[in-house]
Amino acid sequence: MTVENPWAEFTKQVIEALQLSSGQDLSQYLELPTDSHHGDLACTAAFHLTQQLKKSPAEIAKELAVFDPIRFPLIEQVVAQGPYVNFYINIIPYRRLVVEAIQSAKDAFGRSTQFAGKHVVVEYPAVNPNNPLHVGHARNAVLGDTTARLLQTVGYDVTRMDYINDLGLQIAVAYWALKHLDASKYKGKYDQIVGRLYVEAQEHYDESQVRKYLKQMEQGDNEVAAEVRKLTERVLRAHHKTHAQLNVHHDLLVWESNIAHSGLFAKALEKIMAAPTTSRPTKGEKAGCVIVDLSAYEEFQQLKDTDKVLVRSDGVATYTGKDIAFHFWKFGIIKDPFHYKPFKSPKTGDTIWTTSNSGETGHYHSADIIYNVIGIPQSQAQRTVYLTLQTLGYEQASTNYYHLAYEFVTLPGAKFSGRKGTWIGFSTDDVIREATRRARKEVKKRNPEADARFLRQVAEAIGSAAVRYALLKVAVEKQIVFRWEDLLNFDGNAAPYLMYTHARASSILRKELPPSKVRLSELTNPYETELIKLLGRFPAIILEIVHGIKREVWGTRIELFHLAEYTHSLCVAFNSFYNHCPVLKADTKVLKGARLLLVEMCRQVLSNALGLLGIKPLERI
RNA sequence: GGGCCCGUGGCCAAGUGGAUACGGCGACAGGCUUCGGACCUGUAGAUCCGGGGUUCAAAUCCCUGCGGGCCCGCCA
Repeated sequence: MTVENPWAEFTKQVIEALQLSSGQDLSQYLELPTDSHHGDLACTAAFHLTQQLKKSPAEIAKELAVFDPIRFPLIEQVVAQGPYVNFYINIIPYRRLVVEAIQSAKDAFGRSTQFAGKHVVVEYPAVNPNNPLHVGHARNAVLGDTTARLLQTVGYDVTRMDYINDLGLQIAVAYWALKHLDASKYKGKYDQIVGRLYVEAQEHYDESQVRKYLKQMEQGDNEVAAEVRKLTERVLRAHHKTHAQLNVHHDLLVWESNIAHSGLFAKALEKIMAAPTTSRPTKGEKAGCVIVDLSAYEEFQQLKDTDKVLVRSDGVATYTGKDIAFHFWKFGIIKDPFHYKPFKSPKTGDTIWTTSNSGETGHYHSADIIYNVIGIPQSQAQRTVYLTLQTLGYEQASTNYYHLAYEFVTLPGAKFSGRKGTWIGFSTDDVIREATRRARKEVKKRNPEADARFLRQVAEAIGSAAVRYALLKVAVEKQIVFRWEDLLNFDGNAAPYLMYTHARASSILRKELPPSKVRLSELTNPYETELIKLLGRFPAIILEIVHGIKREVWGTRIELFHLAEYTHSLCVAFNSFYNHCPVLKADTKVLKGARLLLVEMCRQVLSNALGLLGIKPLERI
């Protein structure tokens, strides 16, 4: 039988061997050794069993370091090194497992069905449709898109959602600017033009006029509302050009204006009022408001006021109130009230559906789990939403609501501001353009004969991948200070290096493919062994990231950079192998065959890993 | 006033109880009669922000101080 996850198989045998030697489950004490001399998997249980067994750690380690090689063929040896118990993988059966797993699964190597049957909604990047994406938005989009890819890989049914806030003051101002300012002086993409106009409008927009527009937008079903929808859709299409370059995709767009006119909030309010923790005081500071009492939660007790307003005294819902209603819909607590239309996005190539004031119904089925990709600065607001869901009695929804948090990207000494226009020159488009320009020079240098089409396509793929990877390889809770040199460095731990490695492997395979019969026993040197071990870990890496998704007080952490790190180390190992082990000119024909197979497997796994990272694996760059 | 995130070689940045602190950039020295040099091999470079504490064991946990970023509205 072919195994899907070779590393898990080895780990299982180690855990069982320890179970036999100790009589207990010691899996929690397993860790990867820092040094390969210490084996492939280490157990530190001996430290913790001293009390229980009244022996020294070294003695215990010695007793733990026994196993039956017949029963556990994947373990070559177990060595007690001081207090540590080190397990060494038996490469002979293991490489057989790895080869079979990759050869049978191919593009699907790394996939599993462990989480099948659950519907997950991932929402990102919710950029206001009156600005282009700046680099911080790109971080959001890239995290969301990669998370969606990862969750799909482990079997979830994933909906990639975007929320479009087309009703805010900022949209009314942008609309005013379009009506009253000269748009022709700005060139380029529509979101760039609107973004510039919006910055310009800050100084002299007519407030009463903008208020009137806002009122009409909120009422809907009038010319202003229709024109604003046109404006925001056009901006959104411009966003999708940027998304396409970043390889970011969506399935469903939800518009604030459609929510506003759907009757969703009225239904939500009934449910909100039915809860014992909500009320509408008749006197005091919050007379006439709908409030929820959050005093049961310790962190709110510190605040001046533990009552959170969900509906203002003038009858308008607050942001939190609206968010509660929105999530009632997402979780299916309220029946889907929306109409849907296809939203053509030739740029990303996706079949996207969008909410609309007319059209079909039933294009959404309720979610089991929600991931909202939102910045860490919003963590208290997000916590308020899911804790409110809990006090209202929707335990399940609250538990399955995850604020996928990340720190912002800033400029040296400044932050991104749509209003102030600090993004100008640092929009995602600008950054990708510069990276692409740089990539084009490099590609041309290496492919002097190549035609313009090849140059453009490859340069664009590399440039945008460089940006995407740079945003992905840093832990989410770390603030990123934007520096050109970080994004434009194409050496080392950067997307171009990974893509180059893939092209190198492809180049060998273009010249010759591995034979149908290969003698795996030829693969014995440390370069080859290291590669085989890394290849076998890929499915486990994916599952570790998904299992590691963890809610913290500041938000939910996902360690996507582990995937980046894995991919980088696979490339390092491959390039080292490449430089030390001739493939096509190997000493013997059987060795050549075996190495060709190894190259093919590396190319396959690298391709799968790059795909998860949202990077197109190219055969030539 | 309360709360959150970050602080690791010149720069960026993993590691969040366990072995000699993983890498990348930059620096320095090597490697193409060899499959793509966006490569490889090696060297130098670390008071893990400071001070206490807990532990057999602390970059990691606790207390405290410092520095940087951020949040605490019937706003969005």
